[in-house]
Amino acid sequence: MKIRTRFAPSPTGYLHIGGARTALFNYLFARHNGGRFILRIEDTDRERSKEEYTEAILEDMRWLGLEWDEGPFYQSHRFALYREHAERLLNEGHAYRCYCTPEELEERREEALKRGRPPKYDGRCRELETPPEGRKYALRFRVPEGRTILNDIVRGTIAFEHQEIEDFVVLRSDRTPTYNLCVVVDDALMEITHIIRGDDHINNTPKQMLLYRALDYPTPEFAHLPMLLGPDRTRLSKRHGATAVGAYMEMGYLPHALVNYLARLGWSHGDQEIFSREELIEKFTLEGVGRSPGVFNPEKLLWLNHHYIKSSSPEELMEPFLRQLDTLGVDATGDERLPLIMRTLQERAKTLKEMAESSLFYFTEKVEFDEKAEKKFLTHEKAALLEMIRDGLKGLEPFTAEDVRALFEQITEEQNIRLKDIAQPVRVALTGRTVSPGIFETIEAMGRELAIKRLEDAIRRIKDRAREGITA
RNA sequence: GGUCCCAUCGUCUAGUGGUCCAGGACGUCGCCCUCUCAAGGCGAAAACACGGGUUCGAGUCCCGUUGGGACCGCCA
Repeated sequence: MKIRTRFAPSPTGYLHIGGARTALFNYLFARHNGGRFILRIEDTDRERSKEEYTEAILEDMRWLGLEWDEGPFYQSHRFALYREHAERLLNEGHAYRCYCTPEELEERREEALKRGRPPKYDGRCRELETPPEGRKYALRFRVPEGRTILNDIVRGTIAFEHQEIEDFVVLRSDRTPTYNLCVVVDDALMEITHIIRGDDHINNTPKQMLLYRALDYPTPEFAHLPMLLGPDRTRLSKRHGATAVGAYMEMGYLPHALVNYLARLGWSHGDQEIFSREELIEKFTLEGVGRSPGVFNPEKLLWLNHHYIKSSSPEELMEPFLRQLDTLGVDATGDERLPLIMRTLQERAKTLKEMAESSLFYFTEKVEFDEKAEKKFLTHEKAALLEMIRDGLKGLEPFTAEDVRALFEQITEEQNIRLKDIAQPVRVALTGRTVSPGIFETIEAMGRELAIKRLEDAIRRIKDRAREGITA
């Protein structure tokens, strides 16, 4: 049988890290087995569902490269289907009409909680002989006696006593279906073979299994993934900081870094840390999924991001890098120096945002001098050295980092000075700061024209200051 | 409170009864390299929650304790 998995987010918020991991595991499992990955939007909560969230979720899925084979299907378009199934349950005796109002139920629930009793529906409408006139009713599933055994692929065997399960609502009094019904009907009709989801759904599973049975559909396999936790070991949520996938895109993360990180959170393949997409597909199995919840660790994600930035080609990073520059107000499109510039920054930037920020000196008209740096390194006695470099660069041909190095070495030798005596002043002259990529590669990437202009500017500043010093 | 789940370094994890005085990775610290910052190299500190069993032998199996988490809706 062909394997079919699905990811079924509800559009009541943006795609978050936990959801993305669930989607990824479904995707990988389907791809690994040559199956199909289906996307379904669970938007039956009309109050909270928003179209903008749906759009954002789809965009984030695409960004992560989690291509789905079918869908997106929208539950809000399938209400008739769910009602039909609810009717069937009613007609076949698996469901009954419940005339209790939400207010009454809420009251009883609070009462039960206050007394320390389980806040379970008491089943009072189960065998109603004389239903009240003119009152709205909901449809509740009649949970039979016995127990349900779940053979979870990652958890193993879990038994649920039916006594613990209340007669849950399948169709609300406004005729809208509830989650448990929708999920089962859709998963059954879409012929989902493996339900891979967060283990916050474990307690729903027996209800759903009961529904499959009552509806006479084959029960799929279940695999419940351990939760993702925040640093305080509670379920990962917004209050733990950035958890939306889109936020990571904006912060300059590479989609594959996130994919690689998420894959290793709750799944492992021996000691391997770095996986290409192809490797993930090839190696992913549910047997490799762990059982214990995992703490989301931004530091390790950052490391992976850095790893992929370092090992990518400038061409691969070009588009997202330009986007980051754009948000900083720089349009560098078409700048031929870009590949060289990027190469100087790749091993120094953990995110593309950081990379864009530290690349600004390449693109601005004038350098912004760090006051301390200028005072310390652009001193009067360095002016002559800067002039030598400037002159040397003028005729340097070809103009590669290696040629620049040769020029510097020649000068340090002639002047009997160390490289550091000249590299720092030049660095400050060119970038305004004491920290930058290697000075030779920086000069090459910057280009002859800009480099010379900046050296001259620095020399002028030194001389201007000296003159002021004399007159003052 | 009830039900269910989980338990190896700070974090992610390897480990499927002996090869584990527990391995890798992130992070941390130290050293080296060095034109700054990185990167890189080398090294260090750092864990089997506890208690009982089972077994010749337990991180690995069983039970309990403790601790953590999730769920208990006419939300999904």
